[in-house]
Amino acid sequence: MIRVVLFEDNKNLRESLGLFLASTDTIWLAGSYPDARDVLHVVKTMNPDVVLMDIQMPHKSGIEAMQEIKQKYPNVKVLIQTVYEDEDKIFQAICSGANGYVIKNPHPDVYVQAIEEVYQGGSHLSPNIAAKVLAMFQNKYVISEPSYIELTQREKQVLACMTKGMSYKMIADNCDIKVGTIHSHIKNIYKKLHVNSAPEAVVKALSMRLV
Amino acid sequence: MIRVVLFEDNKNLRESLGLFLASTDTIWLAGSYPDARDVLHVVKTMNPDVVLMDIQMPHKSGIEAMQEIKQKYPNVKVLIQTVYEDEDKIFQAICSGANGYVIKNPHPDVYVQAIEEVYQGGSHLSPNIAAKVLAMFQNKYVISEPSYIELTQREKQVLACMTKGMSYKMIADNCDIKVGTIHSHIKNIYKKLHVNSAPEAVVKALSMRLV
DNA sequence: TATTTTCTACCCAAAATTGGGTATTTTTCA
DNA sequence: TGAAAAATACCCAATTTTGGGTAGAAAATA
Repeated sequence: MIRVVLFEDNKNLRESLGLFLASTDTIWLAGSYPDARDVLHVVKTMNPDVVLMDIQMPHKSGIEAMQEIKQKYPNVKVLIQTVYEDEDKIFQAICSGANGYVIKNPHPDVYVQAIEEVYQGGSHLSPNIAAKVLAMFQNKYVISEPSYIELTQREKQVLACMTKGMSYKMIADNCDIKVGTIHSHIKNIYKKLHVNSAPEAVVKALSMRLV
Repeated sequence: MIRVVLFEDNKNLRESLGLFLASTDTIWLAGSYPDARDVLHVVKTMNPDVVLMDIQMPHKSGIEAMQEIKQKYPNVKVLIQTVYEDEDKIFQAICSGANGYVIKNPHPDVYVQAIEEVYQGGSHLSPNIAAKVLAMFQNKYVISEPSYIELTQREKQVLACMTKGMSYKMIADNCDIKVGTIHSHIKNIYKKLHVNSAPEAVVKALSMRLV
């Protein structure tokens, strides 16, 4: 059975969700708590496989609590359950290592499903959250400029070196061609990217995923 | 009912999945095809709400087909279904605007669930895919070096300007201090980051998420 | 084959960056 | 209050980058 502990400040929800989880075949509810002040102690003594964590709680936020868990017990899975759907919270949660993000909803089955998926090494995202995560990805990596930029093989190679912070000399050495030639290539790259310095080119190359 | 078209080169899978989808209450299977050569024509005539798209197909890959759909009919949802779980394919698919990514599996129910979720504006990711997507996020934003680097407020501000590709002058202007001062700050930043050029600093700052 | 593109390499001069200093004022903190 | 840290500003000289050229091989393409 999957050992689960639950952090949720709302008494009704905590008790009803706790009862439901405890009634399933696959889940052993090892404990439920109204706040995460003693989160590390709880994890240590209860030894859960999966922690179901609310974000909004008194004394300590679920995200902080999760960070502490992940730092000390990286193998413990943490499933965020919350009403928040704003990108900021999602982003924070994901970056802090959340294994899943479930919007609070009236069908407790999805919690069970999510817990099982997370326990098996997968992740569970509610559809709306998944949509936002994908959108974040697309925004991050979408080519914002209208025309895509055609770089030759050599130019890509040189640009790749630049994104590693190399100087003209180092690039020349790396590509085994003269520094002057690197100079020529870089001039062409700058024209194609519409920039006039290495930092600019690097930033643009990374943001446009040209390398 | 949700209008769905299916692209899948495997005859058995196409027919069995088609039959199953057609038998559900919520889905109207408007067509199923073994390849995506005429994808735009199909979408135009069949007017689907959701396209279920295999990646690996003869003549034209599902990702290419999806790109064409998204370009011309951005409101049509595309659900990728495939056996591929490698980051590269996932990344490509997501960046090309996929609304969901389902690993081929023997339970056709999940296709129905995924189609419904996507139709309602959400996204559906299979647990393993969700885990990889989250991991990509975390890698991007995780601090890779052990020692954290302590930058002062001003240094962070200057470094942030550098990651936008600004020159000394532009930064000075932006922060409303003299160029010489920027010089001083940058010298300190370089020492703290153990680098000796702007491109290096930019790369490091971005990869360590110092800004 | 002819043509275009890519890759190579060099010239020059202006501009910018870098590294070494010193030093004063402001803020922060014990 | 006093010491430390941060922010400010300038000096000088060496190095690097940048922008303007030209131009000959090599490779790809029509």
